[in-house]
Amino acid sequence: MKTPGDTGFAFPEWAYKPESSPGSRQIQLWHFILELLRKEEYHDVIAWQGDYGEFVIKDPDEVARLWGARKCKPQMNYDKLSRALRYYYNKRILHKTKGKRFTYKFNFNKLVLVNYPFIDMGSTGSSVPQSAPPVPTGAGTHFRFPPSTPSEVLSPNDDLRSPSGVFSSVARRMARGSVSDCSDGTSVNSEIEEGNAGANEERGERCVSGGGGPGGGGGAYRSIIHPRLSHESLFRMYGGPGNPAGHPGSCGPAGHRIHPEPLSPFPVSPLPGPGGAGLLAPPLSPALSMTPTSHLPYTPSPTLSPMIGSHFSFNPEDMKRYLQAHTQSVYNYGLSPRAFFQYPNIIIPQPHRPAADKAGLAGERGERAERAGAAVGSDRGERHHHPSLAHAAHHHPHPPHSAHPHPHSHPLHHPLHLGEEPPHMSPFKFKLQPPPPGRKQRDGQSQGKPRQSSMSSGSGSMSSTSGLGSSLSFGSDLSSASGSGLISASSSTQSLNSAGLPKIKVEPISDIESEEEVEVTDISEEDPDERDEEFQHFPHHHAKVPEYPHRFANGTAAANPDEDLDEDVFKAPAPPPPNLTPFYNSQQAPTGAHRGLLTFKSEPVEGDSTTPPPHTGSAAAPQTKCIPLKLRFKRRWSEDQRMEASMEESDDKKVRPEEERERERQSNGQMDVEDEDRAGGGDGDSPPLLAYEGSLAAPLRVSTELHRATAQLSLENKDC
DNA sequence: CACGGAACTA
DNA sequence: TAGTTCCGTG
Repeated sequence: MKTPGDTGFAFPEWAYKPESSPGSRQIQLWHFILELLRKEEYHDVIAWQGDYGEFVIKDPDEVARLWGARKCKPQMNYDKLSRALRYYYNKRILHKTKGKRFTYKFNFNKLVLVNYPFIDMGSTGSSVPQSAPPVPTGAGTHFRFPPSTPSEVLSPNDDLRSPSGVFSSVARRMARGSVSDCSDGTSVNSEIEEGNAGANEERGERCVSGGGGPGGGGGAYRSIIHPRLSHESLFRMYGGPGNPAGHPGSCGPAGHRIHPEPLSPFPVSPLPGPGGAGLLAPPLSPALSMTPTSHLPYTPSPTLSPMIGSHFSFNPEDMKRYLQAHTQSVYNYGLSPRAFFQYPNIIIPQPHRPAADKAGLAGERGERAERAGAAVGSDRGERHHHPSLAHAAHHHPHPPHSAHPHPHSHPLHHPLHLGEEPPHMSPFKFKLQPPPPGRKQRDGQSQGKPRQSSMSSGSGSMSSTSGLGSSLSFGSDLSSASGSGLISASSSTQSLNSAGLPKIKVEPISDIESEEEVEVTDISEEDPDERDEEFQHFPHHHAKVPEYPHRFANGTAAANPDEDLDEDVFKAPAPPPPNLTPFYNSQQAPTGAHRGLLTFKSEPVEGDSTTPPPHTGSAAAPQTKCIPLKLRFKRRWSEDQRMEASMEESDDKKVRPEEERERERQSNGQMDVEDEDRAGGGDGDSPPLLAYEGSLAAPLRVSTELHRATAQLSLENKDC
């Protein structure tokens, strides 16, 4: 095996799964890039550099040559290769770091999906933590997702609460035997992972033999993960590995070569060495990090990037949690249920967090969070020129991601507690934005707009939100997901998405700004890539919706819709607001003073309120400050419910999409939040309604729903 | 250098 | 589908 030194890099396994590259029998370029990146031998040619996930092609010709060799395309050159890379922009796998030559940045969110297509993110969900995780500039150590035990993985708050029907679909599929996640990607594996297997001659020339021992390639990855945690386990859990035998890797020896590469977005954690504790890879995979991906390199919000300090093992549980958390975050953010359209599979959106756990968690979490937050905050603050942010940090450094692994709440251990959610104040604003017009359309409108320039112009107002500019968006990766056929159920959803689900952008409300101002603006327009940048300049209240002429070009029509979603992911900056977990509060709340306390509760389509409302959450401390908001929400909520009722008939998501869109369109202008409620309708599983705790009683009913949903969820999970 | 359309390929 | 090739544009 390689010595740690050889390979360098610590690339998260989840991101780099040989199995990945769904759909294509051959290695994909991004995969190849990662491969090179993780090998020290090629550090002169290509290496991590700059921002998290950013890499620089130091020797374009050489990279092209290597790529050409790999693909048997002797004529390959950087021009061509770069064209291929540009296609990734649309796919959200990569984006270009503007202003830096030969510099690109990975969007690991996407990669996760690619790697784990079986994970149904609600078809749309692509909300894996964004692109590259922060590099350990030193901060690396701060974040660790150490939880060595699964239980630790996510704090209950995060995961449990989040609705994660995500897996359910998978499970179902598995049951049917329809999906084998890895099946398609298998070939790829062989190429990469089995470099030693002799699968690649080309590579052999350099890659494998390159410097270190040959098996390094596969070995390295494998090594990172603990066998137990390896994705295989996932398969097992979900019904079966796509290619069980195929991956010795997962079972592979632990040749950990984790050598922290400073630039690597995935620094290996200093903590658990490969050997000892290291064996247990931290349950949280980077992917799992709650961090919403922030596009902003320096997102105000501290994302906990699991990447740092973790081995990146990936396991189903983690992923699940991650997803849940993600979903949950929606609730936490107070996003309207509509957001869940995208998560058809998500049954239970409620936050569930056992009170008991809370207490326990609070302690630990606090510590970690703090650390992480602090680290992040400082780090980011520096990098980003966000004085405001930094400033904000002062109140609470970025909230670590909700995904934070939390030792306490072990989801498994806890029955779901719905409705327990303590009220959260939300420091964020929610903006829903309409989907971006098709590129062509845009072109028609505004042709010559230079993308970049547009951005900048748009951002003019960004001055400073309170510090965390975060946006939550749910992207969907159709491409990946669809490829695996995961989405059957969600397909309908997709259509919705494509239709243009509004994207939800969550911005922190500056302290100064009134809490009352909860705005929901549609940001769908924003260009994903652009948006990232945009975020950097996050505008205050209103989303500035710069028109980004974007490049959706490549995308097939179908792709576009997804992309929109993806965009979110890509850009989605902010980690879940501190609110998510009460635990975090201390550190996180962007505006320490006000945190929105919102609790989202899901409401069953039927609207029956039979289930007893969990007494939990609302109890939490409501805040008076937000009253206006509350009222507003309340009002909307009511309205939504009404609407919902009407809508219920059409449980079918599939059917709905159109209608939904229509409604949205109509209502868009006027309603900020209202629209969203309907969204919950989804497949009727549980259209989540949100209620702000502060907003009174309304939530109860929802909570019941949540309960139900939760129960359901748990059942589903069991299946897995 | 970067972008992205278009045609083409495997 | 995932590029590859070519090419015009900025």
